[in-house]
Amino acid sequence: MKTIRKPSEAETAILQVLWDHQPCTVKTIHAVISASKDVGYTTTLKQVQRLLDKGLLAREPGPGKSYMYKATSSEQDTKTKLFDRFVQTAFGNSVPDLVMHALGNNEPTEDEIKEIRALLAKYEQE
Amino acid sequence: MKTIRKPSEAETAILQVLWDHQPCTVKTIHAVISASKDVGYTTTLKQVQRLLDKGLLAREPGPGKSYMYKATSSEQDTKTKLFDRFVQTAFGNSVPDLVMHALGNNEPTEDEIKEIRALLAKYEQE
DNA sequence: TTTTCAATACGACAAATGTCGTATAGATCA
DNA sequence: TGATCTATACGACATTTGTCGTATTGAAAA
Repeated sequence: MKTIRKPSEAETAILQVLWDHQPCTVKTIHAVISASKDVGYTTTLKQVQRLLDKGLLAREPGPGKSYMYKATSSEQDTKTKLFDRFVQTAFGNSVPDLVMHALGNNEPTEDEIKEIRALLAKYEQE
Repeated sequence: MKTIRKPSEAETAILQVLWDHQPCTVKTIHAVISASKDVGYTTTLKQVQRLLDKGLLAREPGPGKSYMYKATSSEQDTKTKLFDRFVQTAFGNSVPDLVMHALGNNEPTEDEIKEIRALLAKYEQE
């Protein structure tokens, strides 16, 4: 079995775009990416190709000689993997520590608090 | 001013050890690291030296010709930086999304729920 | 059909990372 | 004092990443 490689930071940004717009062309991806970061088209293209290599993207012929790309893993799954890895390296694998850190340094809004409470309540029922 | 570089994954693991044991020698660091990962002593040493280069560690002469190392930034600060960067790249900068993800995929214990509730309560008072 | 576009394919490069091996020099012990 | 240990200093290497520039080629326009 071939080793699964994780997406790099720049690649994650691209996946991010894909999840919101897929299926779409490199052109579209680049349009979004370049809105917040000054980078050349071929750079984005290269990154997309590497994601394809890693098996994180799939594509189909699109209009003209372009392709339509989409992420092969769901946003959920990918984020879970990235999250797990992060908790592991930066918070000694302690999810509670991370949550505490998150809440401790970033005041949640009313609605968020409500949502969190709802989640907690659900757990307490069990 | 020289550019501040962020610690890599392996380097973060070392900082992790430092926060729990500093000040300590490379030997100690390596002992801890190698407990969960099979890696050579010089590898750990090299990593420590790079952290020193990045200005993330400081050292003083220790027993013999060894040195005693300690992290230059607090655990709090470093984690905040790593956290911010992560939320940014993996969760489109949405802390709530990250918290939801964390709680949604990792059932917290009774005590943790209690702690979280306490935090929320504090915010609601304001 | 020839010229001109537009997208992709490829190859290059420098910097950052993960891993070591080897060279040194101070400290210790026969 | 010479043999041996021990920790650090350094340099090397293969990969991975971030960025491009150039070459190709199918399609569209003139």
